[in-house]
Amino acid sequence: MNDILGNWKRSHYCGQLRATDIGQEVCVMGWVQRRRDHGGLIFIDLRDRDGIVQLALDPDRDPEAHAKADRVRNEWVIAAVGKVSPRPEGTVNPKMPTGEVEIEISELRILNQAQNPPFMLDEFTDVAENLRLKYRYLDLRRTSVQNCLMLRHKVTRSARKYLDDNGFLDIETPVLTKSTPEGARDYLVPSRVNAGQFYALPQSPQIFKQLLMVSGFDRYAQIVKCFRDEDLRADRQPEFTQIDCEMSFVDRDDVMDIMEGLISTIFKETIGVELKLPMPRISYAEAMDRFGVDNPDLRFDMELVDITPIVKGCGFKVFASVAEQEGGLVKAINAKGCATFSRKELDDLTEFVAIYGAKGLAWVKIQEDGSWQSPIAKFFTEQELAEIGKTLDAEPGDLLLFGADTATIANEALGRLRQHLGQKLGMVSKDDFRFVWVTDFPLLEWDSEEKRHFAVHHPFTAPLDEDVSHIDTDPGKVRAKAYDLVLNGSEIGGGSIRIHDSSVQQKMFDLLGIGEEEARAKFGFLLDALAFGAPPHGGIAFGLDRLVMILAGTDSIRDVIAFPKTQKATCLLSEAPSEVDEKQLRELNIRLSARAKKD
RNA sequence: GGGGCUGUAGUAGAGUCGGUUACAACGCCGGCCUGUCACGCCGGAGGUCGCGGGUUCGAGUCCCGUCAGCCCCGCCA
Repeated sequence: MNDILGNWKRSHYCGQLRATDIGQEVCVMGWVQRRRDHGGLIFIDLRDRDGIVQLALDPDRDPEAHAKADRVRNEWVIAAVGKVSPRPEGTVNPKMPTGEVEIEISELRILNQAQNPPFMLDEFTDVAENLRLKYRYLDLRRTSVQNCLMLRHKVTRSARKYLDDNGFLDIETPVLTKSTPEGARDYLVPSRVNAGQFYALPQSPQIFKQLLMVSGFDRYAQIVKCFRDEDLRADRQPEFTQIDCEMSFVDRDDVMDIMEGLISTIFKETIGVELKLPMPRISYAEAMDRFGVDNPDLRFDMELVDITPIVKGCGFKVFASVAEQEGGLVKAINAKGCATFSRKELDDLTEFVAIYGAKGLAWVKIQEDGSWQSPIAKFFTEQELAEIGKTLDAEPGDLLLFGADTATIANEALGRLRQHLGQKLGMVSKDDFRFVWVTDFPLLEWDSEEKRHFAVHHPFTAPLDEDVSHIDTDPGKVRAKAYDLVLNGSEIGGGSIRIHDSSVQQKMFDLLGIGEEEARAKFGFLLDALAFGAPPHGGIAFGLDRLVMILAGTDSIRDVIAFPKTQKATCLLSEAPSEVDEKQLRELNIRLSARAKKD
């Protein structure tokens, strides 16, 4: 039988109690973390969200409470009243914040019993993630997991305050909305009232926040769920949260300035880190040139070096032919002090770059006497060797790694290799926060399979003023008023100045191969709105989950989401998704294909 | 759609070259213990070796398939 809570009121959270509370009568409630039975004396570590405090139950003080403590097991829910007391000489536990005190219990109530949990709820056992997710409500009792979600709360609180202080209005946008082409795959919701028609869950509130600017709200911000039906990754969930912002009468620098303020406020208020502003800004072209990727990790150097001009016409066919090819690129990085890498390690690196399409990875070990140990050294003249070495700042003990391919593959392979080596060589610290704005992205990219342009950012992104003139003659060269904020190699936010002229927007749809009729059908309401006096405007959206991941120092987005989904987009706790009743389907006018039924 | 890693008591692991009854730890249950704090000591229970098939005299171990979880490529305006 359980006791009732009765008129007991909690006076303190467990983790609050300190030596300064000694002498107070307190009432605490929580879960039994651990029970230590000494035959006479019983100790209970009581846990709530704030921490752990030790309860001491002496049979001489209250036999009834002691008898109850004898029955208690791990994870039972209890309430206790008693006096905060100093621990006897020599029994203070310096590992616990509450370790100077204990509560001498005078009365104990067992509020609920608990089955033995399927895994230990301490910080010492590494439990398989599928089990943790199935019993997520138990997993979430663990201090380390609770801390992540409390940090997330602090981040959103801090963001809301900053945005409010800076005039942003929090306005909700629809969750049941319209499917739009381009972008990610939509999650669809059937409409019962309109047979055969579907809503889509928003990939982002993009169009609605632009409409709010047309309405004159001037500044909008929302912490909002977004949905994308794409495959999952360590940092990607099908439903995720954005800090979504939009501002009127601004250009790029205005948005970046005020958003740097947001990020630095969050860092200061959540983990006490003071960021240096303004954050560095580099162009997309520079990012690709120096780092091979548009999300460079600036915590270490090892930049990519272009040696295409040097190897043009050299004796090594692989390099020479790429160098002479239109769009070919030969680049290299210098892994300082890595000449000690084994054959196996070099093979692993070769395998690594193959993932990104590289056909091989040439390497050179610089020996102590300055000579080159390399399968390819013999193809180069002394002068070429010297020039390559000088360009790469090669010194004895260094390992030079080369990629030769199309610009896309060479950059990506070496860029990823650079980030891989930075990790492998321990050149990155989780306490080091290096931000960079990447700007001047291309507006469009050419899809050779579908033979049309796609918007690199999204179809509402404005071109750079100075590039507008060649939008018709050379659309691939047009740069966008877009910007990504990159932190430690992770894209944590991105945005742009939008097109606010309906004729420019119409032209953009033309470029994307979206005909006038289709544009009207899909985006007519936006085009109409832009024609009714839309102000210049732009904005940004931050990935809240990714931001919290970095602040928490974790590598999995699931650690910062209370109820995350598995890589197959299922919820092991609720067992969603699941089949539904035939009746529900009938109401929605949906019939399953034979294949879906069989599965 | 593709590549890779993992799967053995409740948990996390060991299990050699294919060979007798699958190990020890933590947890759990019982007993003892009045200053522990991941308490200690004694005893006990607990196994579909993910699942299915194959090779073999014999499979946790080798092979094939499959399922689940994870990491990655594609995908993610």
